[in-house]
Amino acid sequence: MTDITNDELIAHVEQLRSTPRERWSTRDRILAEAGSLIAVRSYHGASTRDIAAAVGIRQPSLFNHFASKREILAALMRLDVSIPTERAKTLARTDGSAAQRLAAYMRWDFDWYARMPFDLRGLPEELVDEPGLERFRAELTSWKRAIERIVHDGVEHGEFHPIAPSLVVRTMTAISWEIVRTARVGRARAAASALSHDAADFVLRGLLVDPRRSNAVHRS
Amino acid sequence: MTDITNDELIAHVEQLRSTPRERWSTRDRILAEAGSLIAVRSYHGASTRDIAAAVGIRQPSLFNHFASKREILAALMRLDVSIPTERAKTLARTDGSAAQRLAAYMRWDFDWYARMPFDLRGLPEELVDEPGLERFRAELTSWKRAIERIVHDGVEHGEFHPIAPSLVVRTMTAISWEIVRTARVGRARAAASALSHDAADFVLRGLLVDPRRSNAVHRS
DNA sequence: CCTACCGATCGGTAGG
DNA sequence: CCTACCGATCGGTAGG
Repeated sequence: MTDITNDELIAHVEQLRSTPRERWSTRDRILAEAGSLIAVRSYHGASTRDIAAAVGIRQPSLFNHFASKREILAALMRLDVSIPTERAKTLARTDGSAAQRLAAYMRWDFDWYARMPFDLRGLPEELVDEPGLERFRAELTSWKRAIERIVHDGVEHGEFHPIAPSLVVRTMTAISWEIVRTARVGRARAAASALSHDAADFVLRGLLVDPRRSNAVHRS
Repeated sequence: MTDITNDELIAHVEQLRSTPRERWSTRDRILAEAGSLIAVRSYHGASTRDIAAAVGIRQPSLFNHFASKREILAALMRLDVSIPTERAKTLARTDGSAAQRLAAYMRWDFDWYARMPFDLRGLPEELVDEPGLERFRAELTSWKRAIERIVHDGVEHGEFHPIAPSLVVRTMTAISWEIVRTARVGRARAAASALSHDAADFVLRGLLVDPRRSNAVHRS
């Protein structure tokens, strides 16, 4: 499961969406409960006993599915960091205006989180200091750089108002978390989709010098 | 120090800004180091031994200044939650258009964080589950509601584009964290101020139906 | 997947 | 503000 490709992982997550929770593998149920607990209590605040209890097994049984607690975090990081990074890098190389590229990325990103079966809020905050997660730290840097480059291009070409690119990155992350939260309250999958669309428009209007282009960009 | 008023607390923080760090009281140095450590490692990830070591004292000495680790968190929460909440509530009652009220609050909020001598990133995330911090949880709810009400008013009067108010709240929080981060890299106090201004414009442009009003609103 | 258990580290206290 | 130390909880292992 660690040497699975990103595409295979995406396919697996896609499959989980259409599978009733009771039929998920223990491994996936561990990931789901760990994600929810880490989202509210943070990585260090969610003990392996908490996670095991939520799954309905004893704490040492976790280690039959993951070599360590950190490996649970790493499996969630692949979904939250590795896959979006691969996507952002591909998109940064694409043709098109900055607004078009940013709109395309936001469409993908917000949809990814609206449909995500695991609660991935706040995860990147957890790896700032944690040893053994260097790979994800590096990927997160690449992800930020890819988005910042798009914003920077837009500002340089006079397409966007002057703004610190890091601020747009931070805003997009915040929106993703809000989408995850909305998607998890009740069965609000539809609400999360509507939110995704409004949020992308909000960001583009905030950036574009000529806001009348916003709709055209969004539909392209 | 626990029964100090918000205004006295603001005055104390203002004074710290113009005092060299070596001359801060031990209590304030504990708050500063605890804030930085909690910001990167989270509350549960920052041990009392870590905090004491950063201050340069032994772990049990912390308890001469704070009754418990949670009291350290509570002192930081007053700055991050209680004071902004009081401000937001006052502002929500003010006359003026939604854009004017939101602009006024953002101006105050972003400036508060740009000048804050402690690192307050991510703090509210810590109190979701923590017992004994109910007061701050309630205040945070009031804060969100006050901002959401302003956004809701703007949408209802056709001044703002339709958008989920919770999304604007989340965006503002993200911007505050980015401002705190910027203010702490090097001596980038000036950069943080410039960022504050650009960020407020960015949010207002994203909201306003008639974006040409943005400049006028911001200066009012 | 379980019971039994390990050494390390946690927040906090006693007493000076 | 220190040394010495406490019970509780942590992540993880052994062995079935």
